[in-house]
Amino acid sequence: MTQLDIFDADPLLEGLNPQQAEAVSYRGQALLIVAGAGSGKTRVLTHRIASLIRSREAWPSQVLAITFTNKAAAEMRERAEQILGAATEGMWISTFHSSCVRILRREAENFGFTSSFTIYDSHDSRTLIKRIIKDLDGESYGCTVSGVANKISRLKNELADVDSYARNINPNDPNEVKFLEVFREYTRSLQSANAFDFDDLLAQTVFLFRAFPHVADVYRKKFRHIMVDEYQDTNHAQYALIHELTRECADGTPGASLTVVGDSDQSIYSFRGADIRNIAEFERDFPGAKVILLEQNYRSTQNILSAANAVISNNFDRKAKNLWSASGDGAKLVGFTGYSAHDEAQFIVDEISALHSQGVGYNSIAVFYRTNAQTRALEEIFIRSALPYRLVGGTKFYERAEIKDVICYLISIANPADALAVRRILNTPRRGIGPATEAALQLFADQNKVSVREALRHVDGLGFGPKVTGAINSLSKLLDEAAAMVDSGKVSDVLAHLLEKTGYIDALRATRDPQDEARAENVEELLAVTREYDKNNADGTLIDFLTEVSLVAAADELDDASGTVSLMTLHTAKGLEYDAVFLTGVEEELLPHRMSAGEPGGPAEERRLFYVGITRARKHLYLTLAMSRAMFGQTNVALPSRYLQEIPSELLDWRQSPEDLQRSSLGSGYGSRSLGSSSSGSGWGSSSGGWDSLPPSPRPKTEWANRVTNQIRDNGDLELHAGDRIRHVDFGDGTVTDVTGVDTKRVAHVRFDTAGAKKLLIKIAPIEKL
DNA sequence: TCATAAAACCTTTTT
DNA sequence: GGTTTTATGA
Repeated sequence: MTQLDIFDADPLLEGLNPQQAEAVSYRGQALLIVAGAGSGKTRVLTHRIASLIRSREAWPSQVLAITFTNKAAAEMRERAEQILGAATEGMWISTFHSSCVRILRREAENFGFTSSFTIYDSHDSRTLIKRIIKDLDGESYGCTVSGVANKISRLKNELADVDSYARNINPNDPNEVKFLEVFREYTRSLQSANAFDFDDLLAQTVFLFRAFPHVADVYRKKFRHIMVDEYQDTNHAQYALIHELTRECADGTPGASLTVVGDSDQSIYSFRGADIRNIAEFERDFPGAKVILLEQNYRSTQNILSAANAVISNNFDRKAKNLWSASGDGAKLVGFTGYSAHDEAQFIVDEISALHSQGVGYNSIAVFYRTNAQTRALEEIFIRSALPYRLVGGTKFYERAEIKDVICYLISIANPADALAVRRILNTPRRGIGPATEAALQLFADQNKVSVREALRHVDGLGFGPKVTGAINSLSKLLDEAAAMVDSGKVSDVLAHLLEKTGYIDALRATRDPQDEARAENVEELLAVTREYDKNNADGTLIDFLTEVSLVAAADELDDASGTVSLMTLHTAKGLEYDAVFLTGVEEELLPHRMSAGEPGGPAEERRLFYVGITRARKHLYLTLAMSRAMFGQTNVALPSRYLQEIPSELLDWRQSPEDLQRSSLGSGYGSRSLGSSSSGSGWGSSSGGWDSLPPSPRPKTEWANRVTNQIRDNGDLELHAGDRIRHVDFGDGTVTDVTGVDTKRVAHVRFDTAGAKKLLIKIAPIEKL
């Protein structure tokens, strides 16, 4: 049989294009699949796995597939099951972090941890770092919580531990010495709490493999076929982990085969240590590696792809790649400029309603934004319009204080060494144990080299008052009771017992704060979650439950059948796709975000983020912005994003362009204001390119900058007072009800005769006093 | 110790 | 605008 015959005969290759088919069939040590957005990489990966199993080249247990989110893992497992049925059992399909937890739980005893270790999220890490900085007087040496947290995270991602870092510091710089001291104490605290932070999960697994080659060999022999998705967003620790796993064993067993999939144009996590070089230098790292390019896009219309290609081509340090589609031009992109974020949101809501009446389901529509703060205006309008929506990510359920409180009870039982958890529940709900008592308990624990949990048992001799002593004793007794239930009982039983005995929910309901009722409901929701967990995981342990809770990602919460519009950040949107996408806040300072301007590679990464957003859309893509945006409760003038003019004008249909607003604001001299496609020849969307490569300042403003910035309507110091009558270009006549703010930030609250109540920025609103 | 009030920070993006 | 830290008094 020739190779072609095999292709023809294999149903797994049916319907695949030649590149995809080759990516499924290629056999070799190392394979890099450069997969453009929407090029069917998940399909290729699952078919590749299926092909390995079907041909008996691998047992399911020999496959390790790493995805970016738990949801992507579940989806891949599901798709593989559709092909292979039960044969997927025993495969490891999960995220880097989940895989590492699984390995660490098995091997923790090798290096001073126990299998019941807890996982600290970034919030927990910060709490601990804050405490340490305070104890060691780090403030006097320039240690800030976020500074230290970021630095430690960066070091761990680079696989530096305390001792290796200590060798490289300048011992004469007191600030560096103090940071080292904090870092050392942080590491010590984690160890004594039997806890790992997020970065540890990766780094400690690498350390484990390096320190115990025979342990590493166990996993090297087990995993013969390793696949890594979203490889462009791996950091150094993840890269090193893959290297360790694909290494040759001590007994000469050859390294596993490695397949990575990625697209450097979609690398958007460098702030988290992702190193684009991992994918750029793959061929050098794995000599003899095969590279396959997938450029045909099966997701979007050609118009959307052309816009995406035009935008990303402005990043100069990339390998040329052109996505193409066979599915026709499709609709033009739609642009809209609102007066305010609320105006922008109103357009989105109206447009979604229109789409919905045309038969587009709510769950195939998504709204993206750069920062979480943008959700406020969107939510207000969505609620007012009774449009079903869901925030993906947002303030996450498991990060709410009341949920963390309750989780810490469970942690205190599962991992009594965890001082952070025990100290959190000491006085929640209130039982009269204050900071002084807490500190005394910690001191006793430190002096006697026991855990805080253990200190609670020896409280009688510590000289606390009878009330405090009694409270601690009963808490300790309760924890013992609950711990006794863990082995036999279900997670929900343990939690129910704890909630009942602590009266946590009742304490919430007893307060006058109206939000506490919602908090009580959240806790009840958590109880429901544990019941659900018990039902679905007959032999799931408390530790397993806590692990799952620690590692949920924003995109994991997505419910495909929810029938709601999804709202999420551009980062969360990666890997997802929708029929209709609204990309909001396409403004300077927001997209690209102002914080990115100073960072090396920042502007290019922002452009990739915009590119990721564009390529999520199948059929309809809307780009929206606002002329003014509230930030920190203050309203500021916003400028259109530079990216807008990187999109060829013939692809973009402005319902209301920034110029339309200027023109109407100025009121005369620019001809009549026309809705519809008004931007032709205006410079909007015409490609002038090369922003990142502009020299520092000689040509500070290009065409549009002049047009827009210099033509912002300026009403000067127009005086308005409650009771004044005004006329607005769009909203007609109305009465001013109130004026707030000062100076250029003055806002008029106006009740329009026909358009209802609006807030307008007096300085720039297209209004005149009657 | 705790409740309320004033004040100070804040916003990138997240496993 | 909203959260979180600090000040103040009961």
